[in-house]
Amino acid sequence: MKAKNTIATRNTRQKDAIRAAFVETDRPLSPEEVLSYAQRSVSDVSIATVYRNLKTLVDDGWLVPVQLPGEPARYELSGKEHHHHFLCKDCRKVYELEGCVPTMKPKLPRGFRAVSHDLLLHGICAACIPRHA
Amino acid sequence: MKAKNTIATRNTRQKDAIRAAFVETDRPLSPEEVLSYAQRSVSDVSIATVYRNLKTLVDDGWLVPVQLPGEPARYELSGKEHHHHFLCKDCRKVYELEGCVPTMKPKLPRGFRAVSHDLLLHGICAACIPRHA
DNA sequence: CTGCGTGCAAATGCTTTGCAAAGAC
DNA sequence: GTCTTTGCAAAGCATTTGCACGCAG
Repeated sequence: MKAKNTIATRNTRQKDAIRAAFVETDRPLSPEEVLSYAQRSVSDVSIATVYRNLKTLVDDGWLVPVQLPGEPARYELSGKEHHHHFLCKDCRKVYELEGCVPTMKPKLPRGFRAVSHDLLLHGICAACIPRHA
Repeated sequence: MKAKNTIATRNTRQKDAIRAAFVETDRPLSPEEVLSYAQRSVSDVSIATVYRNLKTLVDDGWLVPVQLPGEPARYELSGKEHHHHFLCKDCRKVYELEGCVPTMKPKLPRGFRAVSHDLLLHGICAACIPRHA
């Protein structure tokens, strides 16, 4: 129940650094990853502030939470088209994937109604494959 | 590092009740759901025992964890074929789905190697649809 | 009997929150 | 100056673990 931007919102170094993390990285980030990035420019960001800003930015519609099975929540810039994610088993980084051919249709029991779906691919990302050779 | 069943394992009322929950329900269950079921037959099961037995049964290969985005872990009987799950937005129950046509192939970035995938359908289950009419 | 499994309560680990002080405007 | 945002530390929650006792074998 938060109005768009009719209510005063202040710009702080911390909030700027947090937003910058997403703009510069363009990859779903976990709170800890956001903290690391933000601390590069603003050394004294606290994890509590990261969590608070993530929540605020989600409420504002600037971020969307990315929930993955068995993983801490990640967040990504909102407004993107329908897409899914890739989780590297090695470095635990999450990447966005383009395209989703919803041709897979597991049989739904009678009377069930599906509204949406989540797909996650697991594997090794380009950066980690060399380490696996 | 637990051997199959060469090492002594004792049968207790609690463990029996926990195993029964899965056999009788045939649906992925959360620790809390397991506790509720188990307490029907053994009134004094503690949640700690549920967690301990879930871990043991997974180590023994009798259960497999079912991780879903943003949800507490569920567990289901092992040995089933590759399948995916359905989460009811209403009652939060998880159901197993048969069949998976892996025809959906989001574009992988160059150099990425996918090993497996997870698919979750969201919707309303047959039991909850009437309440939505 | 022996010692594994259990209940309880304390300990985690991650996320949220209260409060006084710092900072934006 | 006013009122939001921050940092710190304490509070919450779900899950795990230490310990002494109870029960299976």
